[in-house]
Amino acid sequence: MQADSAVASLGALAQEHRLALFRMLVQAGEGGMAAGMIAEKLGVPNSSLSFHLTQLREAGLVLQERQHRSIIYRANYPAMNALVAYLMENCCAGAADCGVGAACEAPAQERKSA
Amino acid sequence: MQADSAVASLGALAQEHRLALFRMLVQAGEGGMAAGMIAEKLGVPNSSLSFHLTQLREAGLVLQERQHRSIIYRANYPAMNALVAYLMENCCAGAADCGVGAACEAPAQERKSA
DNA sequence: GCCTCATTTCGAGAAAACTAAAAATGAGAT
DNA sequence: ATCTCATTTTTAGTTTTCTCGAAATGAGGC
Repeated sequence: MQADSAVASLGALAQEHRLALFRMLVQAGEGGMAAGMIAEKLGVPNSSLSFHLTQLREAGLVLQERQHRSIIYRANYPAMNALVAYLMENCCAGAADCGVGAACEAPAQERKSA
Repeated sequence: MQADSAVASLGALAQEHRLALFRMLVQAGEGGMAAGMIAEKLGVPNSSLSFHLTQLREAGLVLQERQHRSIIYRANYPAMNALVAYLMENCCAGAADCGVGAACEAPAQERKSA
């Protein structure tokens, strides 16, 4: 993960509707959700939602796929995991525990463009 | 963690200089770094850096403390962990594994023993 | 008590992001 | 081939963010 793609991902998530949208997809699992359904659940106009979906897609956080008449979006879990790993890389100057939970870990072995 | 504080945290991280700064502090550990040292390492004017530090502090991602003439900043690890947990909450519609790594887990309070 | 120096606040200009109606697209259905 | 409908693109206006020099602040040192 590179700095600018991390900034892009974080920027994509740093917005009320997009964060709610992404979490919805994260919780929806591999099945994903249709764009129209998302717009309805979020109470956002279609054109606005499309703008936000594009932001998330360009950041690499969601994937899209046509299914009949709808377009299904789903969370890109590897991208999410890579982002989190980037944030926590080389955490805590080598201390074993960063104070809370197990989240702060040594760098996951760098995988090629997840 | 609530939606708006997550948005605030993500927005704080969604900026080239602030992301570099936060990662620097994450890697620096509990010892932290002085504001001036950070500005120098990042190659950013003091006034700009102060703006960014304020963003991160108001988002709750960094803590500040006076030490002699300098002000020491350090990463707020619990806040970082809470943010990550919020992103991944109820991940994957109950599937055991989100496809990559170990990052995608059940909500924090029900953490399984390693 | 005054001086020094690290840091923050102020101010204004430039750039980027959000919103949403209206028009366009294009895959499926008939 | 044509129609339909879900979705995206366009467009324009509003709001927010970023930048950084100059001035102000305030804790420590002298």
